[in-house]
Amino acid sequence: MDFIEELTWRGMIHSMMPGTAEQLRSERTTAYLGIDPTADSLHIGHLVGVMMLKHLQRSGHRPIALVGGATGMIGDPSMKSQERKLIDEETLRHNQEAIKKQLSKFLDFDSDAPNAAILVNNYDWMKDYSFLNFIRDIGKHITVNYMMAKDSVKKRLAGDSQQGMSFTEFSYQLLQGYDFLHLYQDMGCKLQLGGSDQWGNMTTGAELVRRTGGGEVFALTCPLITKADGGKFGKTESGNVWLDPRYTSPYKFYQFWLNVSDADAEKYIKIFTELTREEVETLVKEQAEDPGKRPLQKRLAQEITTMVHSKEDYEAAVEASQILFSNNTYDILHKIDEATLLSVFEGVPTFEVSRADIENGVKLCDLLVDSAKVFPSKSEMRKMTQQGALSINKEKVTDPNATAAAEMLLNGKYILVQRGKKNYFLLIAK
RNA sequence: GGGCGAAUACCAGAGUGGCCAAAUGGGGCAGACUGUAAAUCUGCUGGUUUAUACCUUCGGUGGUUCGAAUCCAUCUUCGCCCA
Repeated sequence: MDFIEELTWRGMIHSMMPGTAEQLRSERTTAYLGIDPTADSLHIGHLVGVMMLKHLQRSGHRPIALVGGATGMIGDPSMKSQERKLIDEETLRHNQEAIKKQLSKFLDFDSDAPNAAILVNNYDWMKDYSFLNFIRDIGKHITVNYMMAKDSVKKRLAGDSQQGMSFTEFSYQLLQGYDFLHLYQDMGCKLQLGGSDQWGNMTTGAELVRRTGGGEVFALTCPLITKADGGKFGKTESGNVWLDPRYTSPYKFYQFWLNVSDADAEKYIKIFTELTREEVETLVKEQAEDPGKRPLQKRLAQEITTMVHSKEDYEAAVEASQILFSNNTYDILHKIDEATLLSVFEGVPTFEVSRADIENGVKLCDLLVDSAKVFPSKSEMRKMTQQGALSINKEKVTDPNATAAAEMLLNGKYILVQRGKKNYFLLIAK
């Protein structure tokens, strides 16, 4: 199965320029995908693009991951982002290295294969490019009329937009377009991959290549990932879902995928895993027969947690989930030994609290707001508690004036606090 | 540089002297039901030791008034139009 067929059945193609499929069939093609180095970790929103690169490499083509050190400083107007912070070069390099490390779980950077992946940073070729040279060499090839016709620009210029657009933002597409030209000339890159929101920028690049040297290059976009209920994909209460375990623990990461809605599960498993078409179809059938078992979500969570973290992390997450969400958790908690308890709660937010406070019967509202940040404020804590959202060691507490007691300590030092159904906190008495 | 307009809680957006912690919608959180799903229903969504109460908030500052998100002055920021 070639690259295009693969992406097609997975639902990962939104649009492509005419001739793209022919190009990929005719020779080993080099293709690139841009990534903003705004943090030193990727989040799952980046994953679709990364999977595209992975499929690309698997089908024998050469992937380039382009870290947008230069473009990331400006901000793409099509993301209607606020102003960007300028990141200094040291941070940029640090982020670049961290991102490469994460990418290497998906892509082969190091082998001698002719299609080994490459990581580049457009800061390297943009930083010494003077403004004068840029507008002379690049700017003259693209008309303002052409640039204005882009959706991302039109939207911002339309009358109902209360936000103007700076020249900097306007120039963004030219910068990104130049990346394509540069990679084409330097590395023979003939294809750009990206999200469908990048279409305008990508065609500008292709246009630039055509007008400067007459070369023909292509673009292929994937659909933006959505949720069936219209919510934003990849966000949780605590923000983005990161690949870096320091920002999102493997347990939380696993839980995120396990909690995907039925309506989205099939779509996601095709995009974010490498399961074959037959495997996916089998799972879909199982899901239809007994939706309560959630075979799709479980497999999705398994595959992706294992790929991003490790088999051990996945197994630990499953074990923790089973203990936390089983019906007899209360009994388990009181029997469990310390080592198991700690391993289960790896990845669950932990707070140290004073043992003396607990033995003296400190009020829970003080304990859970001041000593441990389970609730943002005492009012909040009171409201939640009255609504039945608070559990201590899996036992519901509904009295906002309740106090702590030494009997609450599991193994003499731990307290399991639960806010709502899915948010767990571990208190350690010191 | 000139003219016009705008700034309200997470977002959008009403409010144009007291009944305003501020309508409504969205989002978010929680509860019930379930399958750690969806849909639905319910509650909450500035803070406070638990409140028909008090405190802080409507771009900043100063003023008018018994009383200001609301009126006045000034500053800041943004948008639109003209040069």
